[in-house]
Amino acid sequence: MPQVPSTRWCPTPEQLMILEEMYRSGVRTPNASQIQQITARLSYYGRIEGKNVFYWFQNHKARERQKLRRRLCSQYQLLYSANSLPHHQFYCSQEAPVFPLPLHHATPSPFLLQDANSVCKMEAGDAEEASSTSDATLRHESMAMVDAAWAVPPCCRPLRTLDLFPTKSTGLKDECSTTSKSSCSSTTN
Amino acid sequence: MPQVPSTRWCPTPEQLMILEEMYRSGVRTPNASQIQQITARLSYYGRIEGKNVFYWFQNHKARERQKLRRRLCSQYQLLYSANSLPHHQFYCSQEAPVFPLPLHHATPSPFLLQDANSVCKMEAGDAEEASSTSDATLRHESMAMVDAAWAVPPCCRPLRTLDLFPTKSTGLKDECSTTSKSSCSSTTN
DNA sequence: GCAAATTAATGATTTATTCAAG
DNA sequence: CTTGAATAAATCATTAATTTGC
Repeated sequence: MPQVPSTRWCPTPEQLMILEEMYRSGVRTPNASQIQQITARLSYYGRIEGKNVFYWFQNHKARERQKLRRRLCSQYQLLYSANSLPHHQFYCSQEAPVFPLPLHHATPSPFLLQDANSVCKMEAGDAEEASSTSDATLRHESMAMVDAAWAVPPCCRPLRTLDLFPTKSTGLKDECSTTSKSSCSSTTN
Repeated sequence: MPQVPSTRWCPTPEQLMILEEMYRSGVRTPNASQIQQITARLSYYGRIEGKNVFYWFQNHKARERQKLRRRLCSQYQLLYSANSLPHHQFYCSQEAPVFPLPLHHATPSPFLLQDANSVCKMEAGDAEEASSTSDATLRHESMAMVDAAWAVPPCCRPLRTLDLFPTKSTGLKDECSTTSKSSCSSTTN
């Protein structure tokens, strides 16, 4: 009957359980080898691919954050409607921001770590998102998995570095008043 | 000297030229096989990997759009400051939107198309972003390249479907008033 | 009880934003 | 300052829950 076996991955209860357990124990953005492992382990309980694991963590993280935001938002709204304070400040354009942190991308990227040093900052604890702010040192641990997939036979010539070209269309750089970013003033009320 | 041969890709002039030419002739989000081809071709002029091509198109597309937006934005601002009309409408929270179109993701995803039908909608013309709105039919042409990279030996057992678990923490569904999306009301002025 | 219709949940893609190398 | 690289946010689309009329 299932001639169309569904276009998308349907996690089994065990898979879900394990994933959630991992999330609870701190896994957020597993790198390639971690994903490989997880996938291997989960594949015992049903068909699954690395991308499913990757997407699951992405989505789960995002949606947990979203829940938090919503909660905060409603809290703030209550609070401010009670106090009748001007609540223009903490923008709730969609929801409230969960962590006003610098937001360094300190977690290993979702990509393939070919032969890096593999810092392996998994199982770093159970802290929620707003925990780090420190160790912005160990970055770069990862190379895009695009690598693996896009890899092309190295028929690469010795880097000719030819004559110069107008390779950069430096015609129109800044349109508005390019101070830093977001030049178009928005909060004008 | 170059013991650290630079952590990131440095496009040679020829590579850039070719990429820009491709962009001009309509390529926006090449799929895996296209990227493979492009990479192969460009690798003649220097070391390059698929992910570089992938990222280049992503960034170039985004930044062209950004330029456009900025241009529009400043235009509007001039226009409206001249007319002194209330310009709350066309939100310029960051910049101005370039195309208020339905924005279906009608382009092939950046991922690996393993053995799909390969519609190959490259070289679709020279239209800028705002061209489609139609052919929302040919989707799904692509499978995440994550696939290729994350692939794990299929040791997958026959889907046991075990006993039941509380796999879903259905404790808190809606936080605010979940009408559809974006529950936290924002435009309250 | 059961399927069609509706809604909610969530897997998969695309776009926006951010970081930092050069 | 430009731009390659990476991540987060927004969005799309499909599956599962749920409701509703019979």
